[in-house]
Amino acid sequence: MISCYIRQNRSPEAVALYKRMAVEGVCPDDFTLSCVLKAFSDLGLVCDGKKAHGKAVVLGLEVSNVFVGSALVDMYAKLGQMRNAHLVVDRVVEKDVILFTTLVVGYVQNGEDCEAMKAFNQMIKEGVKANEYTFTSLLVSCGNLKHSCLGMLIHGFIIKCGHEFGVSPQTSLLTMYSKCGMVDDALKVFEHLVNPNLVTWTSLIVGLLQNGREEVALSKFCQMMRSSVLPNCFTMSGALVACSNLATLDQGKQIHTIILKLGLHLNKFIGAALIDFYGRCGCVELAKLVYDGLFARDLVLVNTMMYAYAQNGFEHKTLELFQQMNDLGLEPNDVTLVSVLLACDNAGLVDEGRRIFDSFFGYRNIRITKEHYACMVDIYGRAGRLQEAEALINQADNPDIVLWRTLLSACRLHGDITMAGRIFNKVIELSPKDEGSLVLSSNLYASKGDWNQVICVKSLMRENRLKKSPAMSWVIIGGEVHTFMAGNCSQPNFKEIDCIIKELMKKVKELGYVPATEFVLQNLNEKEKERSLYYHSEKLAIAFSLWKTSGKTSCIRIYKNLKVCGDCHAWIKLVTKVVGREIIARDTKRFHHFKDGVCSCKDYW
DNA sequence: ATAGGGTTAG
Repeated sequence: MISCYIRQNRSPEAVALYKRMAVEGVCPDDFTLSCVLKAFSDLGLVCDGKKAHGKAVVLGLEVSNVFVGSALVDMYAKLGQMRNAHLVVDRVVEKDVILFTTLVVGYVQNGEDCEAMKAFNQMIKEGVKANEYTFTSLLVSCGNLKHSCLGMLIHGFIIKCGHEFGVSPQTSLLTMYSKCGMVDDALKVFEHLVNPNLVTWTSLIVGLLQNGREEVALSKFCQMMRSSVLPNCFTMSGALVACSNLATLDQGKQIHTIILKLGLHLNKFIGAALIDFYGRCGCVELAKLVYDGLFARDLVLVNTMMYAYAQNGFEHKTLELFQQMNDLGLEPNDVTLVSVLLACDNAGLVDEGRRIFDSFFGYRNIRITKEHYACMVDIYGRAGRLQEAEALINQADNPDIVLWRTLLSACRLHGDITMAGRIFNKVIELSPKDEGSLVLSSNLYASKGDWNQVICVKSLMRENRLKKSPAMSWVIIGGEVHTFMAGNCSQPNFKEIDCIIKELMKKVKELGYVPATEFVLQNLNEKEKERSLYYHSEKLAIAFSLWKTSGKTSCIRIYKNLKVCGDCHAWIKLVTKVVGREIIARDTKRFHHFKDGVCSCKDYW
């Protein structure tokens, strides 16, 4: 009866029945114990579990019966008590492969990967042969430790032992390879599999995401949907992450539809992924809609919503949620601080940001990381308080290249060539091939007209074979991605685009637009500079979208791989007035929502 | 004749 309850996941009833045995004077035996122990770990009943362990000791079953021993090890592992689990293993007289595997699995699931390897070693030393279960679990640790050597060794074992077609070990292999960054090997493992199951497909999709292969991940997702395997929460959150990273709104909405059809929308992992996705696509309203539809308010959901607000120009909403956390009974964590600091950064709330930053040192369970320092440096830097930014970096222990580069970008923004020179030397010392820093310096000198220094930096880049990534904008229309690069007159439809730009130029000039030639960082005369601004990639993308979607009222979304330039920013604001449409631009760091001549960033970015 | 232990995903 107890075993039936366990098999049907009815642990409370199993425990109740077990307790009734004692009352009625029936003594449990090895079958009873090996079965019921699972219920204790399932319900987190540490005391009852230990009492049952005591009973096993009294009956002599702890050492003599490997079934009871394994069940005890599993129980302690699931309760997070690996010390007790290992002690039981050592006491069992006739150890077998399941006993050791349970121990290995326990260490793996408690994140103690090195201990898992040691347990495996102990097993081999005691002459117990591993089987596919053991390999399957051990491979997880190989992946976590990025120990591809051992992983490949186990791959060999698996082939030798004839488990080549077992789905679980193959899935673990696949995961191991993708965690070790060997995503092509992961794909190879997958191609050889005859019957991939749900876990296999999901592992593959997630593995591809972790290696920056979003497009392949999505095509595998479609392939899976066409096969007879039904996706679950794990799969769907993976598919959403792919769309988030690519910021492909339409595709993500399709995924959202599938989620609704499958009834998975109330799951909190899915919820968080949806909020994040809509946030990263610039749709705060939709993110909020998902958020409001979820009953459980856990920390991750609130953090995600806060981040969605912070990157979309609703900084006060982020701070509002931060205030509310206390009332919701939630303790902020390190991720909360990132969102709050980003909000302060985008809103220019320097002192507020510093006050909160300092207050987080008071929380004992939060680790202040370099990422937080980088946010704070950016807050000072963008506000022009460069001295304080530098002081803060010196306060961090072991400041890394990211912190210095952040300060350097502030120097560039505020034209502080003196400080930039000093920081530049530090950066070169730390990491001489940091492309970002070199580009920043080159642009700063160019903006000051110091062409000798520009040549200096550029030749340094050439020596190191570094190339500035060219500015690019793209739009997605009807599921197709259209990419634009500045000044490219030879692209398809250039005539139509040019025509629209000229028309727009005339109208925005009437509204007071003056080409801001100081944003052109090439050594050209005024006329040439103006022409160069004319064909910036964001302008081409917007003109193209207007041409392709003329007559429609929906907003235009453009994406950029760099920050929007100051001239284009002013230009786009006026264009929204001229055409009466909303334009949303995503750059590397945040969104700009342009509407009726103003931008959500309030011109601070 | 009837009962018991361990795998893979965010």
